[in-house]
Amino acid sequence: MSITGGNGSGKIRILIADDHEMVLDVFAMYLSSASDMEVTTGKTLDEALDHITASGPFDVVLLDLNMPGMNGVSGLRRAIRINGGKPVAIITGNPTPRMLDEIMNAGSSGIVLKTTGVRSLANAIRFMYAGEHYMPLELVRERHNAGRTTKNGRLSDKEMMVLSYLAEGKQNKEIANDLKLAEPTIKMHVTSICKKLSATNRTQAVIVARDLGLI
Amino acid sequence: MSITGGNGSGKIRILIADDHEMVLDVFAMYLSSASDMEVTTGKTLDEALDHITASGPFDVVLLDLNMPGMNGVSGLRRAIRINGGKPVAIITGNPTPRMLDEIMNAGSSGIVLKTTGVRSLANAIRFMYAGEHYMPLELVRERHNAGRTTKNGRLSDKEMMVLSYLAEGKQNKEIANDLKLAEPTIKMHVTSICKKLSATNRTQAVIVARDLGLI
DNA sequence: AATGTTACCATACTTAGGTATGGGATGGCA
DNA sequence: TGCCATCCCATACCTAAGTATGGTAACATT
Repeated sequence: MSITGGNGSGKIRILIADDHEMVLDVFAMYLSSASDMEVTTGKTLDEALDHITASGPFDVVLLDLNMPGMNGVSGLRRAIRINGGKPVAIITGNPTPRMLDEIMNAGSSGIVLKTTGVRSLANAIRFMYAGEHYMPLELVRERHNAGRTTKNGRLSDKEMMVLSYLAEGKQNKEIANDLKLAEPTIKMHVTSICKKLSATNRTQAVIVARDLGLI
Repeated sequence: MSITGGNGSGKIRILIADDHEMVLDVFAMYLSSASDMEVTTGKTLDEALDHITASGPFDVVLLDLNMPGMNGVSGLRRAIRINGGKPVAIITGNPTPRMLDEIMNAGSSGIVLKTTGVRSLANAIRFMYAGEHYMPLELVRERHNAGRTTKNGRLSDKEMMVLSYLAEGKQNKEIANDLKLAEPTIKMHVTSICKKLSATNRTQAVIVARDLGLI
């Protein structure tokens, strides 16, 4: 992708979709005042996709992760497919470590935090427009450390991995398939997770983990 | 409280705290352009409280529900106590029915949704400044239905009861003892709950229920 | 009085979850 | 080098969870 590439008008065409109308208002107000950007907005994934099919791929697409129609990363994949190779990024508040992985693995061009001010947002957009992958520093740092320490010891990488599956209600067999491990191994991890979280079963483990902010 | 009451400058003094800096930017940009408002912002509850103690109660205080330091409504109560009778409201994305009750019972002056545009926000603020309680229509409607309705039917009283036990990670036998019912009956309820919540097992049911705000 | 809904209990069965134990491989570190 | 933690796999066993089916009773609606 060319850094200077663009459309006829010379402006970067940006598409933003979020069900928080307030956030859309930020973009409409701030980014449009940046003379080199032209912003289109939507409130659902379908609205966003309609915009793309109607007027062609945008130079940068920003999608809220929790917006109607997204269904996690599956909506992201749809958008990436439709936007013809141009960057699609996610905008969200507090992504879980696992969501981060999924988002980046799905081929997203980056992640923008709502805890970030609008000023750095414009920079992030230009960065992704140039073909780079953008991720806030605090996420990179947090990503590996995370909370994960409990009074009964800290959770290992694999345990965190398994925990994130538990948090989706997956069963051992599914987890084993996904992680290419044997089911007994998963059971072992689950048992270990429960011990460390002082939970008596997987359901309690998920509850505790959510309350602790581990996931 | 006087409708026209204010401070010396004649402007409505507004304090807004949210860890999403983007949201703060909206206020800073939009509301300050409304000539009768003067906006102060913060990123945590403590910052907000510091502002209040430093410069006295604000005419309207808006607090994000999920911001660091809030701990649900307990942070709200603290703010209300400190702000000396002047209105304190909550700003949030998707509040659960239970949260709504707690918020209003805690003495909040209202709830502002992030799904609302900034324009109606200014009106909401003036409304609360006049001593009224503000709540978006869509919330009032939802509230009466008491959540509990899903696309596959609504949960019965017993099912809600059982669900609340599931949400604590209790097992069928415990629930049966507590509710003085037979274990098979509990199993049946669990199965029914899972169907209505489109979950495949109890753990998923809990997750879905939490996300839907049923518990 | 018939119908529908909800709640309740039971038996039987299959699958999933959790525990206990043991062993092998890796890699960091004292 | 030996020690320790982590990760991985396996077998066996028992309990919990979930499904299927069928039946009784209370109660409100029609």
